[in-house]
This record gives sequence, structure tokens and C-alpha cells, in this order.
Amino acid sequence: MTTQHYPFAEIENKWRPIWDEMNLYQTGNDPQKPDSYILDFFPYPSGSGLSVGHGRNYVPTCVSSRFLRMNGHNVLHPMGWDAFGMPAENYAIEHGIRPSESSRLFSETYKRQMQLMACSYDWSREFSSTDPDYYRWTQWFFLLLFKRGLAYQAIGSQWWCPHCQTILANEQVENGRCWRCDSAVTKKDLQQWYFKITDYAERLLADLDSIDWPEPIKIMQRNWIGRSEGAEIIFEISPVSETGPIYQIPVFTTRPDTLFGVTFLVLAPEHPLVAAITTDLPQTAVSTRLRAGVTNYQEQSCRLSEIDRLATDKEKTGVFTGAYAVHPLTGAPIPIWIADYVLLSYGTGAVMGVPGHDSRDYAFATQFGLPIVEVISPNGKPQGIDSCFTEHGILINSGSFSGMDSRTGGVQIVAKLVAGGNVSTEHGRNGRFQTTYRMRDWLISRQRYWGAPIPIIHCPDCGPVAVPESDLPVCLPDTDDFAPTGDGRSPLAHITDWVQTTCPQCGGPGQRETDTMDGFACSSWYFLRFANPHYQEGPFDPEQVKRWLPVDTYVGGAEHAVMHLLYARFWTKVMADAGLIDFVEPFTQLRNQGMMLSVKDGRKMSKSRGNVVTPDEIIASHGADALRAYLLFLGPFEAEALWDDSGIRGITRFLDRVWRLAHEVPMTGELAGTRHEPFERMRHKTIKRITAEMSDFRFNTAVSGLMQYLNFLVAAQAEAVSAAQWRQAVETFMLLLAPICPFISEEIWQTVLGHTGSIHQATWPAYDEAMTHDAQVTLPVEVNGKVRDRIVIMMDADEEMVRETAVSAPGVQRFINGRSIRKVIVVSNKLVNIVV
RNA sequence: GGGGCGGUGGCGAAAUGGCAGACGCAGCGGACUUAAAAUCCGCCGGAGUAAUACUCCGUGUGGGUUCGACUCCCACCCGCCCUACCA
Repeated sequence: MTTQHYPFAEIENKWRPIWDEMNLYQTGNDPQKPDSYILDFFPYPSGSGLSVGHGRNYVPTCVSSRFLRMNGHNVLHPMGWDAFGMPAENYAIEHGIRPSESSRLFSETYKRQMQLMACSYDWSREFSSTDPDYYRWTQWFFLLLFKRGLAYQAIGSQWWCPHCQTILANEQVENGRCWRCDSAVTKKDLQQWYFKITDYAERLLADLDSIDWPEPIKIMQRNWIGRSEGAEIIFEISPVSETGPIYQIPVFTTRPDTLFGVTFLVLAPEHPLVAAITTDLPQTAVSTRLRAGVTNYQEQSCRLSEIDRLATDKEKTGVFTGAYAVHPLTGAPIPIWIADYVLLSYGTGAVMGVPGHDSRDYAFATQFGLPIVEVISPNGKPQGIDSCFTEHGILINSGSFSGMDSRTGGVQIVAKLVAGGNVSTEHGRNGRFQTTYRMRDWLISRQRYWGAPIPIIHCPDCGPVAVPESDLPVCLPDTDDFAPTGDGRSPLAHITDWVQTTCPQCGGPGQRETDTMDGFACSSWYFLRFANPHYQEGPFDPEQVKRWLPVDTYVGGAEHAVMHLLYARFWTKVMADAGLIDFVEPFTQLRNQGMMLSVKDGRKMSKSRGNVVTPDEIIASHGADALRAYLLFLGPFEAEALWDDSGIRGITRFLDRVWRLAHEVPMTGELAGTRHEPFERMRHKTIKRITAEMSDFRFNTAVSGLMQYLNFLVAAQAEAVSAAQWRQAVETFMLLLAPICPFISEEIWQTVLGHTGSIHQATWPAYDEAMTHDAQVTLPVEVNGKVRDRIVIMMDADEEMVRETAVSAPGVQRFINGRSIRKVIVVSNKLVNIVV
């Protein structure tokens, strides 16, 4: 019986229920075997379901898991849902259902599609971050951070998305726009909860060196953390009157060496000291105008959209406050300005203006006619102030520091300030060495319903009090009234029954915190839960976590480079500090799959662009095996790939030919007396190659390697190969193909080859190194770097012999043409190059 | 402005110091067929030549290192992505 085409639908329908029945992908538990934990990023199910683009993530990890299982590993390859958050909630609002319902619908679709693609997850470990059994422990972790002083409340001017009606964290604002809905964001003052991730900045930076992550991701994290070494320098303000208070303005600078070049100070418009120091002497017309100007400017910069304010090419703006600071080393009066190019949230919210050596300060000074002083020069001679010089050099015009190298000088200037400078201060010093980080604390409050409630009770007498662990979870109340109200408070605030409670500390009346947690809290520890998702005694089972964690291979898109991946590292370090776990990095190896672009417009596949191809349609028309193989074949795992429907025909043809070959070649009968040598060598070569490529995430070349092996086998049908050898070749082929194309390989394995067990529980084939190359090799022989002839010699032949054979080859002689040979390079088993 | 990634046939790509274009798509020619589909065989970077053959050119551009460079180094051009007054 020879069937022309591989009947994918029939074969898939046959095996799906059988595999389910035998629980094929259950996590291994054999103490003799090594354990491997291979994990996909926690997906956030959306209403549009999966596109083939998602397969770029899930298929490779599945193939890897299958490969490891066949290589004798216990494999933990689980899947679950990061289901709190706005898409589910917005969908619920639009469709008049509850978010719990929309979340369930979305994750069911994801699961169905993943199963369609034959992703080999252990579904018995599935959970959702929205299960009270799960978020109970997310709340437990909140309390852990709270008790360790790492969760705190502060009032702050925060990003506010008018469309989503919620506060956003810094990293959720992209170019002044909301990362989810793309609306322009504004600012709003609210009491918020923060996690003190900045306490871990140094360790988050340092430990990057110990993990096997793509270098670009590490670089992005380093940039995000933004460590910057310099000094804090304190400027005192000349008192406005004899009795007035003496204010101090600390500034952060990376260039203390330029201190003698300071000609002004600039505060952020929102800086708390602005109102206090702005000259307020109503008897003079000038200062009244100043005060009005400052107030006016402050209002203006609040109103400016973030996009405008961040536009670096716009003209510098600012106003003078009327106040003067005292230069800590020279005692000179320094005018104090405010300007929106200084950010309150970085450093101290104030900078010293050094127009001679900072391009922004230069632009500002030029704009407002402020003096420019040159204090660094490349060669120690004044260069003039027509432009600003931002490099290091030799200090000039810097008192006793003149003539020093600016790096040395900077250190000495700070040392002088630490000792007290020339101008006395109350603290006895005018500065110190200081390291600043660009990273801010992690804002976790969300004024939305669909999230894990923050487990805090506000008591008028005791302040914010932790909900006792025994009272967890603080469940989300069932309500139909979950739409945001636009007043900046969570919808939970309107559910009085839920809000009103008693203080666990004093027993008096208390009110529940109504903010919910950022979804990134849920995804900061889920990888621990998978080790034993049904554990009830704590967030995770310490014994199973010891066994499986940290995650061996973690796979997802590069877009989470600074959010999820930084938060999860932070929580892991907190857990380690609390003695809960014995490792400090959650993901030993990270790999990023490339984006899937549509061939239609060359852009990322997304529902809004209308260029989505779903796995459902491809599996219906070509089968799951073809989809899987094609996804891998498109290009390198980590590179972006273009989805082009027409290319999948190549895979379909390949599977049809595999099907036919397996049915056509003779696999029973007498073993011939002699073994077909090249046939056997090719088998070993292919095993070696595919094994290496699978281990190395080089799935695209693994697929083409299998195609080449098939081409070889098809051609070998013309050769005299014994039935036994054919059988062995077809078995090997199916085993190598099994992780990529689980259905066709299983069908041939059991039905054609007659095995009784599943191919997915079979052992990966072994190869003999000695058989992975031929006895003879053909070497190209070059003359002056150009191939002129080929010689056939024995593998590992003696170099002298190779040289002689090469030189005497006719094509070579023709080109040497009597010239003298200067050098002969012999690269063993590769090539010969003759230099004449 | 800063950072990252990339640039190889008509297309997706392979080769990471050693025969550039494996493997596949599309295309062209042929076989089979009444015909088509499917399948199979062949060709498939450019130029020169009647031509087997052969020669030359060719991995964004220009230099360099090397017996030898898609690969390493320097400079530049182009595209995409991220980030942005971070003091």
C-alpha cells in the first residue's frame, strides 16, 4: 500500500486521544535521571488568541523538551496563565461579562491552540495567577516585602493613562504614551505603593555577570539600572534676610572636576525648595515679577505633555528665582534658576550649571546670557568658550587644582569638599562621593479591579497594617461594578462592605487598601509555583523547588528585557535574603526568539494590523507537524522571521516524501552479506549533526539536515542496501524527526516499524564518532587562493603525501606554470593552498 | 544624542578564518498524462565566449590583518528596533 500524501488529519486524530490517555508529557520523576526545567514566559492571554508568531516561542521549547526527554532527562515543561490585567477587564466591560469569565475564555483558547500545536506541556500543573489559591501567595510575597521594609507608600506625581484610567509605572510609558492603549499620558498626584527595587540595584547589576543570557538583554538591563558614579555637592543659599533659614541644595554630578566652572544652579520646576527660595520682597517691583514668573513657569511645565518636555531639540527654557547660592570653594554667588531640562526624579532634582563643559548647560547659558568659564582644556592652554568641551583634560582656572589631570583633580576636589571646603557649613562638609542609579522604585499600585488586592488594612490609629497571613487570601469581591470610575480610585473603593473591616492590630475600625497589584507581581514568582502547583503550606514546595530551580532554560521575547526579567530577579534576591531559597538568579539560561513579521507588510504580526495568521488555519490546511517544522525552518531561532504561506509547501512535500519512503523501502527480509558503507556513514553523520543542532537551538538547520538525509535516502533507493539497513535508517530518521514532527514519526514508528511503545518515550539514537566521516576526502587545491583542482586522499593522510599529490595535480601544474612554489599550506582534511 | 540588531541570488536562508549560496520557496525546461493536478528528472548570482570547457567579477562601501576574510580589525553608508535633556 502506497499512499501518495501523508494524511495528517487522520493521523493527528488517531494519536491525540491516545497520548492524552497515556499522559505522555507528565513531568518525569526518575531519581536516576537528570532534571531539566524548560520554561516559556508566563503568557498573558488576550482575546485574539494565538497567532503563528507565538509558535516561534512555544514550538522550540517543546522541541527542546522532547529532545531532552528522549535523551533521558526528567523534564519539567509547564504552562499557566498570567491572567490579571486590563485586556481581560476591558473585554469584560465591553461584553457585559465578568473579568473572571473573560480570563477563563482567553486562557481556554490559548490552551486549545497550544494543544493543537502538540506543545508537550504537563497540563496537570496548569494554574492561573487569578486563582485565589495562587494570588493568596502573591499577597503573601507582598507582605514579605512589606515586613522587610521593601514595600512603602508615597504620594507622588504619577503617570496616569486617561484611557485605561490607571496609574502606570515608568517602564509602562513609552514615548509619553501608554504601553497598552497608546494614549498620551498625563500626571496625577496619588498615594501609591512602591517596591524598593533600588535597594537591589547594585546586586541586580553585579549578578548579570553570572548568568547565561543574551548580551543585548544584559546591556539593556545595565542601561536601565543606569549606575553612575560621581559626587553630591552641597550648595548653601545666601539667606534672604538676617533671620531667614539657611537652605542647602545638594546637586549630583559625574564631573566634580568642573566645579570651578559653575556659573549657575538649575532646579527642576517641581523641586520642593523652589517656593521657599524664590525672592519674595513685595516692596520691590523686580522681585514681584520674579515670583510671578517662577509660579507661571512651574504651572507651564506641569501642563506640558511629556513628549514636548522630552524633545531634546527644543530650545531651553527657564526662569531666574532671584536667589543665589554660595560656591563651596570660591564663595562666589551663584544664581539659581529653574528649568524643565532638569528632572526632579533623577539624582537630587538639581544640577550645577557648567556651561563650559556640558552641552545642555552650554545651550542654557547661551540662551540666557549667563557667563561661561573654561576650566578644562585638552592641553592646559585656554581654548576659548566658543563651544563646550565635554572631554577630560587638564584643569585650568581652578585655583590650587589648576594643572592637574581632570580625573585626579575631580577626586581631590571632592576630597576637599568632604573635609569642609573653604566655606563653613553647619555640617562641616560640602559634599561626598556618591553613586546614583537611573532606575526608580517599582510602582505597583493599580487603580483597577482585576488584580490581586494589596493585603493591607489602613487603621486611623496604627497606620497601614499587614493582613495576617492566616486571613489570606484577601479575595476580590464578586461584583458587576468593576469598571473604572475615573476618580483615580479603584472600583473596589466603592464596595463599602468589602472596604470596611477591623484593624488586625488594635481591633478598631479599619479600611482595606483598595489598590490592586501590578500584574508583574504575579509573574515575579510563578516559576517557583510550577515545581509543585498544588502545594498548600506555602507559596512553593521547598523540596521540589530545590530539585527543579533555578529554571535551566527560559524562553520568551526580548520585549520583556527590563520589566518582567528585572522584577523576577529582584523578587528572587529578596526570597534568597529571607532564607526561602538558596539561589539568587531565577533563570540560568535565557533565550529570546525572534519576532514574527508578516510578509504582507514586513511588520510585526498583530490583530490591529490585520496581518495575523492563526495556527488553527495552518493546522487545518497543512497539519500540526508541517506548522511546527515550518516555524523552525523559517530562519534562525533568535532572528526575526517573515511568515510567508507559500513556503510551507516545501515542508508538506518533505512530509509526503518521508511518508512514501517509509512505506516503499523494503524493511523485512534477508540481511545482505556486506554492509553498504556510505549509507551507514551518512546515518552516523546525520545523528551527530542533528544532536548538536537540537542542543544548540539551531532548529532551522536541523530541519534542513533532515531534508538532506531524506534526499540521500531517496537517492539510495537505487543502491543495493539490505532490508535490515533500511530499517535501521528509517528508525533513526523517525527518532530524529520525532521532537519536531510528533505525529508522522509516531505513526511510522508504531504502524510501519511495528514498535509497541511511543516514539516519544524512545531513546535518542547514538552515533559512532569514527563513522561520522568518510574514509577518503576530496580536497580542493588552491593556487594563490583560487581553487584549481581537487585531489582525493585518505582521511588524515600524511601531510607530506598530501602536499606532493596536490602539487602534481594537473589543474595545479597548469597554473603553477613553471613558477617557483613559495609555500604550501595544508589544512588537514580541508584544503591545500599553494603560494607561488 | 545614546544603545542594540541587521545588510549574502527573484525570495527565506547556509557557511563564524579554509570550495560562498547547503536546504527550501518562486521561476524555467523536460518526463508521465487525452488534459490538468500530483509526482519524478534537469537548470537556476552576474559577465565574457558559437561552445563542452574555461576565465573573470561577486557577501552594503572603502581600507587593513592573513597563504587565505561573508567571517577578524578600522572608518563610513543604509535599514529596523529600543531609548532619550540621567547631570
